[in-house]
Amino acid sequence: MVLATKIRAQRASYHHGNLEESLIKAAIKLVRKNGPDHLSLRTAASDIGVSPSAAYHYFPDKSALLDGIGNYLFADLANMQEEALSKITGNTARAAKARFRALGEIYFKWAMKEPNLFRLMFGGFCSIEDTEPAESPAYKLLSKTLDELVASGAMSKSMRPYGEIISWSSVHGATTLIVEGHMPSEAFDSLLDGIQMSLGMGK
Amino acid sequence: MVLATKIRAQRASYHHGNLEESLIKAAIKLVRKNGPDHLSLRTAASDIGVSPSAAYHYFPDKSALLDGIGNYLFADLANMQEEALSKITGNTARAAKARFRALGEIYFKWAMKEPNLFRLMFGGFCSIEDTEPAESPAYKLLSKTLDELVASGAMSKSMRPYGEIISWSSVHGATTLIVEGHMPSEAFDSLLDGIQMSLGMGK
DNA sequence: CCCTTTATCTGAATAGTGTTCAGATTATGG
DNA sequence: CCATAATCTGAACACTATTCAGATAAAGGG
Repeated sequence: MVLATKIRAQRASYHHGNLEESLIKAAIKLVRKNGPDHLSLRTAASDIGVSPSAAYHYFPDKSALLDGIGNYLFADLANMQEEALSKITGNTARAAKARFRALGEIYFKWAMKEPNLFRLMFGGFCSIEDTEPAESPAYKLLSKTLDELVASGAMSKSMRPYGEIISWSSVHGATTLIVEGHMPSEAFDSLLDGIQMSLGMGK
Repeated sequence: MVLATKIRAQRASYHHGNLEESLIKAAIKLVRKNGPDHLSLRTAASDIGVSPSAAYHYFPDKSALLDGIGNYLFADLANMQEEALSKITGNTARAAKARFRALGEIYFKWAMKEPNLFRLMFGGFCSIEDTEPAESPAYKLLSKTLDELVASGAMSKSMRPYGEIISWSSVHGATTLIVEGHMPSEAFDSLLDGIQMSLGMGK
């Protein structure tokens, strides 16, 4: 009897100790492989050596687990963008343009590298914490970058009011369309060129 | 025995007669209500009074049914757009701008009215028939509309090469972001204004 | 140090899912 | 009219989410 349980146990102690985070990470692995639909709570639990019902002490249901994953990923993407921006310093128009472009490129590359995680974030699989869209880290980074474009003279003032909406929408739109195979991937660079011209940044 | 089967039967004859289309329509109803994930083959079958296994004579698996729905919906959206365009006639710049705007508005309204069907189409739930993206009806409509904008003098020639990519990406992007709650819905009109200015159509 | 309380996890059960396949039913064409 | 082919059913298998009573271990007070 005692032996039987010991054989079955895939970890040191009866209590796991870090179940919530472990579950999210195991679930992320599964989503990466199989897509956000097809995520299985049971296999995520079994992958970390825990019974299916254990998950229900941390997440009321499967969709709450998806929410947990979503929040984790959004933070990750924002960090990536922030890091990318920090590497391009300077107040010149040239630097400001480079930052703007980097913002879009990181977004696109992230999605192309992890299409299934990207789907989870933006495909209606998770609902994100209370914060307003305009208060999200990613949005703030974009706003700041646009302000710098205007300040450095790289972008026309008249287009500034449309800055966030146009760039955010089109970068996100092109990314999703390309990820889902509705647009060729070469189109993305062309899009960034087009936006730059659109917003009065020249070429 | 005989009676028992008669009671269970929800239709006149043993053979259904129009199972493929009926299944797609029943599935569309379910997706509209519950989302593309959460579509159940079994309940779709039972809704039209047929056993689960009957579906497998028309679709090799569930994902093939989703493909069927997707193709159905893409045709529907293209028809809507075509119809909307046909109502705005004339070669003037004013008419061309109105057609351009109508194209985006239909897209957006369609998605807002049927968010779950929109998710199915663009969320990676279905793979569309062989045709290249640039060969799709919707893309052709957009190209034609952009050509008319240039021809009527409503759009600058220099921005024409970016026409499809910018307008398609940004309209699709704003729509998905709004549908998923990442952008306020008021932003859409503002986006269309912004694109018009971007592409040199003035206000 | 022990012992009770509390947090954590398990096992078993329910109800639902996609999918397969042998066989029943009916339409079709010779 | 009958044999063939198309169509659908029933039952089964291996999954899934979710619930809940009970087992296990950690934490804190005496």
